[in-house]
Amino acid sequence: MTRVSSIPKATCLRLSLYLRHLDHAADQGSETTSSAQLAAALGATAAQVRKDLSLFGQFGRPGVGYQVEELRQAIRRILGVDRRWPVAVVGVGNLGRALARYREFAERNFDVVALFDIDPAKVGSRIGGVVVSSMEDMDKVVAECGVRLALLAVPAHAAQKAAEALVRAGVTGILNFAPAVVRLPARVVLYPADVSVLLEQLSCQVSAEPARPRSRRGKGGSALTARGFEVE
Amino acid sequence: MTRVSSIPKATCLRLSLYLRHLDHAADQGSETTSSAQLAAALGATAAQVRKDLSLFGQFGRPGVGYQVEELRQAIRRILGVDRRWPVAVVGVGNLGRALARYREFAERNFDVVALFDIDPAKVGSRIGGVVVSSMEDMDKVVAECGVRLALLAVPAHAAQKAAEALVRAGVTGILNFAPAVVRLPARVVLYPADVSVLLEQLSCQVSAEPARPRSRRGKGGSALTARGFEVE
DNA sequence: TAGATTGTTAATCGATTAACAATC
DNA sequence: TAGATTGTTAATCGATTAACAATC
Repeated sequence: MTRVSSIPKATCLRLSLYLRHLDHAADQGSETTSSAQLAAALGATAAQVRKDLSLFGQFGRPGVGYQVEELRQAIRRILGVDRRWPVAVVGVGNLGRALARYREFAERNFDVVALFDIDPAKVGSRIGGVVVSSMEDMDKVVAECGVRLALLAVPAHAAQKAAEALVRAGVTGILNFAPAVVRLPARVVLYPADVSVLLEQLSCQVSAEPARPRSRRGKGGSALTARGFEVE
Repeated sequence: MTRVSSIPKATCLRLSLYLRHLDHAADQGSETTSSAQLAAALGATAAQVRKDLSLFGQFGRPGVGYQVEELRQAIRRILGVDRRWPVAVVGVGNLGRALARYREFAERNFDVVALFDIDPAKVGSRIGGVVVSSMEDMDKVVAECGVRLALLAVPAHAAQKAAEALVRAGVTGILNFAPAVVRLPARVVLYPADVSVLLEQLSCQVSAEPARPRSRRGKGGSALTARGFEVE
């Protein structure tokens, strides 16, 4: 059976955060950094940083560390953000419109180039300079724009169908902002991005850990979230 | 060092998704369900569903399955969403405003009751019926409203300071929508929610720059997302 | 050289899956 | 009872951490 060689999800997330930190370091004028510094920024361990990077090659020099700019470019390449990604937004309600207009995407090489909505009253209008297309035109527009990634911002009841339409049109990666569980073929990468799901992660953790005696302090979740300054 | 047994992050996420599915099942009029059905909906295994639930008690009956409504209430209680959570939004730019107005939150028991911005021109204005407060009033407003969760939607350069202000004011859970790495004390739960970080997860998996061939190879990603690329 | 820090291997830890007795 | 499905234990799998030789 064919196996899948994919980057561990946790590593993928950390790479993004390393990149954010390297951007910051570059802004500050730092030329080199080390696994220890990167780890400290995220609350991870130095070993984990080196392990993560070692999956993709050798980027540092023993005794010296990493060149900030060099590592930045390497991680951008690994994440695939050394090139531009045309992105579609499906559903231009309140959230969809905000996503369509959100400036930061372009700075990170994601361009919202296509919008879709089922409401004929919205089709043809412009949001942030992009025309809203009908769902019927999805195949055509997605192909023309070379879209492979999409943001799904439709109501829960429309999520499954809209997601399937995206997949048929050739999209292979979807962020699902709808409060619904969507099932797609395994080849499609689908992440839940519904803010209420994320809020539930907070309430779950926050109510699960009501002020405990200090001797039993939180293990702090993964290094990605918020490991403390406090150590013992 | 002592550790706390907190709910595994992955379990927490699945619980949210089980809940979405149970909501759907309840809408459809289903009265019972099984670990196999829940698993199928998410692309997980039945064993995993039962294992997740077994962390919190016994909710099903052998040979019968789970009562949809009963399990729904149980999961709502575990996630802490059987009660209302007052939520603050910091930064009412494009994204912050959309978050402040997003309707779905209230349906899920999260009420946006406080807004903050550093811009004096925005302070005092209303968004979705909530007045924008100044950062100086944060301590007071957060205390008055009993806010423990916050959405951080400020620019990257302001994220660390704003997050620290939230923590000082008593907030213990934060979704970070800013494209910056934020470090906070371990007791605070902090999740990255920056959409560009999420998009990078997609581009990373979709372009799946596979590691140099090694003796070991990756597995297929968690059932929650989707399996990666098939190679070989 | 001496000190620093890498890349990698081995040990640990945690999470997922398979199997099955219990039981409705 | 016979069939179905749970909750749980043991086995597997993967990810994190510690340790260290290599090397700048």
